[in-house]
Amino acid sequence: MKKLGREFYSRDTLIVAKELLGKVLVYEVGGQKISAKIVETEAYMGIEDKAAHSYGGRRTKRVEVMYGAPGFSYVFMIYGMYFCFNVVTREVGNPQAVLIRAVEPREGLDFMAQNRFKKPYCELTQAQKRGLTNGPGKLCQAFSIDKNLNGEDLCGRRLYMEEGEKEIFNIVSTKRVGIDYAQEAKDFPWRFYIEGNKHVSVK
DNA sequence: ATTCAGATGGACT
DNA sequence: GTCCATCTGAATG
Repeated sequence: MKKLGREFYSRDTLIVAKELLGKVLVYEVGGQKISAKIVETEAYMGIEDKAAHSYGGRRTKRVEVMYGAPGFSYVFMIYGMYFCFNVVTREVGNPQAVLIRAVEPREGLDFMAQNRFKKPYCELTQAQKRGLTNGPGKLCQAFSIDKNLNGEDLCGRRLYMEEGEKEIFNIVSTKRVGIDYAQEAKDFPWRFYIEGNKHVSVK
């Protein structure tokens, strides 16, 4: 499958967030290929978006990568124990990104199951299989994505996105999750997911 | 089914 | 010191 190039990520963040649905996230570790279909995303619109870490032009060590080139990863720690994985969008100096909120496991099921539940995939309960990667913290744990992968070039060969199968689906737009502090921005319909998909975090 | 507290650490004021 | 772009397990209806 074809790897997504820099030009894919340099576009309007809302478009990238929607078009990432159905694409495949790939992580190559230890000679094996871990992959999963993206089923849920959120757009963070930068300077003007009260929910974004870069709101108002805030430029700290943490968000610095958002100001850089598109197609790089922005990974941050949340609540002291989880990580969230984002893809930087737009041109240099315009700090926007797409949060990957949920994926549907494809390859490397045992790798993911070990990371999440310390068990091979075949020993998981149905609930555990469903809960493997249906949330931003969960998918990072499953993929073992942490701060070491912050600033990673997604046009490289370690962590990247590729085209999925051709597939028809409806996209649902709703308000973003976990940003009640963001005043009027908390209700903007900038969360997107594949209608009917079982691995979406919240319906 | 829904609600709730607790975990836990770094970024920020 | 306070606030999180979260998740889990336990308690409750």
